[in-house]
Amino acid sequence: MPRNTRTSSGRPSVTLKDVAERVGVTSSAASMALGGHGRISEKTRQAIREAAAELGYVPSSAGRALRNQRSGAVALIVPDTSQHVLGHSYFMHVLTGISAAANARDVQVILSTTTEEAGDVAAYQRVVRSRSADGAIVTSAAVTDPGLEALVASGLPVVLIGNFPYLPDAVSVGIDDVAASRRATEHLLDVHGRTELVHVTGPLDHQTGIDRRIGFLDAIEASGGRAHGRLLEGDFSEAAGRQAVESLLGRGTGVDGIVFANDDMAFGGLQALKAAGRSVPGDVSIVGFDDFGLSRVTTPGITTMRAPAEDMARRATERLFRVIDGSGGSPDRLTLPVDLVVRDSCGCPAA
Amino acid sequence: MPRNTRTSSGRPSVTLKDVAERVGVTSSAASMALGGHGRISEKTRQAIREAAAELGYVPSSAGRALRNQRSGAVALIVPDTSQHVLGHSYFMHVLTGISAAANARDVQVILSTTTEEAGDVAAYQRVVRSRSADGAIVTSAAVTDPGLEALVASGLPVVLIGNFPYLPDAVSVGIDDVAASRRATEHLLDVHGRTELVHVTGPLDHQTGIDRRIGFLDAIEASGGRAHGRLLEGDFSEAAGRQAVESLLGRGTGVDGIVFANDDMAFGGLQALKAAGRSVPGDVSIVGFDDFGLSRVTTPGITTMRAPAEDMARRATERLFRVIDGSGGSPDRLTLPVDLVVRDSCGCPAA
DNA sequence: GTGTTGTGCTTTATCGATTAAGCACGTAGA
DNA sequence: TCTACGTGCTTAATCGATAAAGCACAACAC
Repeated sequence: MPRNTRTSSGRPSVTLKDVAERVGVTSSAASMALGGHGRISEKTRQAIREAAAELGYVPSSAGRALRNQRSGAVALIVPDTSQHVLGHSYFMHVLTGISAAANARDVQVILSTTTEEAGDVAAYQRVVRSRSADGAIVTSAAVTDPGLEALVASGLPVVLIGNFPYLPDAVSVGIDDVAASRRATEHLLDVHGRTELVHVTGPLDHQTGIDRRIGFLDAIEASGGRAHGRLLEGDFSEAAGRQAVESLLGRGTGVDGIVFANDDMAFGGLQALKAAGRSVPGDVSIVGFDDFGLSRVTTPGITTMRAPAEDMARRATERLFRVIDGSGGSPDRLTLPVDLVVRDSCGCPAA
Repeated sequence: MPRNTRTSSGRPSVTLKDVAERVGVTSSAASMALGGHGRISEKTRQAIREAAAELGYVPSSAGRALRNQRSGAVALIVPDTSQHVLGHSYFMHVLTGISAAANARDVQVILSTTTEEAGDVAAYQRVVRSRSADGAIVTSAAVTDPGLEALVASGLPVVLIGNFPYLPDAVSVGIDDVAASRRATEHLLDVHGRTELVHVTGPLDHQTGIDRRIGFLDAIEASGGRAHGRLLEGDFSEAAGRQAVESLLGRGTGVDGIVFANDDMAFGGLQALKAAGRSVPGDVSIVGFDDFGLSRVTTPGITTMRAPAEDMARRATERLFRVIDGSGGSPDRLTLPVDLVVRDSCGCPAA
């Protein structure tokens, strides 16, 4: 009868000692047998393996973490600001990617949302100092986030999703927002002959907001005066897209193309345009950015740039493992390609 | 100079011993001071608190978990079947709710997706036996899932989201799918006078699929022969909704109302109806179920029953804490109200 | 027959936090 | 003056897994 220890909730729990006692050896022998280290006879090794299987032994994560000084977990840190809440479908893609990579290595995924109540810096630091994760993936952080720099400086292995030019030493995975945004804009210019363009930006304290704005302006400039571009500041929210369009229509100025910095705003804008009786893409061509799900299901479907969120997350996680293992060698910055997904909102014939 | 230990990745780590040495006491005294237990003079207690703050001490989760026999984490277990993948927006709502409740108690959230490779039962058991979580939330499990029963029987505190009549002893949080589905059906019958109805079911190995089907049939029966109902089996996927409608139109039978068991299928069906030139809601009224985001953004908007996923998850987590703490008292089954969200697809005038 | 090498385990120490038990030293009561 | 008790810490043990070091015993060489 193995001496089962019990947890606080009264649950019996099989430890290595139970396995060892059943075979008649010490827990050290059992550890070596299961781990494949040390000198254990094949016969004993076999017996221990069988006993472990019979008892359903799984190593205690706490015991192992304490001894090995690594937890076998990675954290996804989500700064829960008003703009980027966990509830966005973007995070599902990210989580799917992280889970896939983590499962392949039998690593746990910890979801760490930073609450507003506790200070930002403290929130990051808790994960670091409690050593509950061996590394962290951070996404959608503001460029002004002070906690992020501290996190990277803390020495905890961190991989960022997105672009962080202010943190040149950080390992990151992202896309070329400037080029992608430029391409979206050029689609309206070159394919559809639109010339009176407006860009509704993202929040300009986020690098994606900054870069997509630059890409838009680059395209306008490259047109050599053929096209005109104006800017309206948004914040990635559907409401911001709607308001931007409403203010635009209110002014009565001529607009034949709108480049939204993301799909949520594009959808908001689309609703406002329809409400005002403007035809999309008849009167106005619009493009969005992200393709996290929304742009496919609207009417008309929104032409957009597909940001490969799941793939970014998967690769970020794989890189994180390499950083944790100390087997670097890969470049600090990985940029994934972005595809133009043509739908109806730009004026292209339905696929 | 505190003797900082180092983790495997070379990161300095502040332990209780470092705090204690700075003050000139043992780590036991420091533990008692910070924990408020034992007999420590107010002066020493103050000094220890200051030292801890200065050094940025945060308890090692592994050390604490090992000693206390509880990890300070809860797991969300997601059976990653072909039908319910992590990528669905439903999980964002669930994660948001769990995070909110867990953050309020300073508890970590572990995301545990069961990979297909490892056996189902083993996947559940890993979380249980490694004791990496003090409890688990399980959602969208099939009624036939053998691992679920084993999980509940294992003694690990578990709260289920959804209905599980086969597990009467399990603590669960859910909605009344039968009543809600009946109400959705009756909306088409009573408000819009539809009489030739079809129900596209969910997967019938999931209780939601079973119950929503029953609710539909109840409504038909209660109509006293005034309405006729037919069934088509689906699987909650957009493609299933499309196929169901296509087969329906192919047969050429008269249909003036379709009750889809969820919004994804409703959207698929909506596309098929539009492609066939049928007007929604002119020719056919449709209703969906869930309101996780999709039904709001389609054209027309899909009238649906709002399943309060985030609230369910939050309450499930709070109940899980009570189960973990052993402070029961609440009923084993919590049923939350479901609201009818009227949009355009049923024929109601636009809000 | 004595030293050498190898095998197969056990003993012991460690990771960090926590708590029961123990031990000085002081104060108060008889 | 001697005992009783309270205060404020320290010592030691524990949680579970792991690995270095140690210790019998066997097989082999010279």
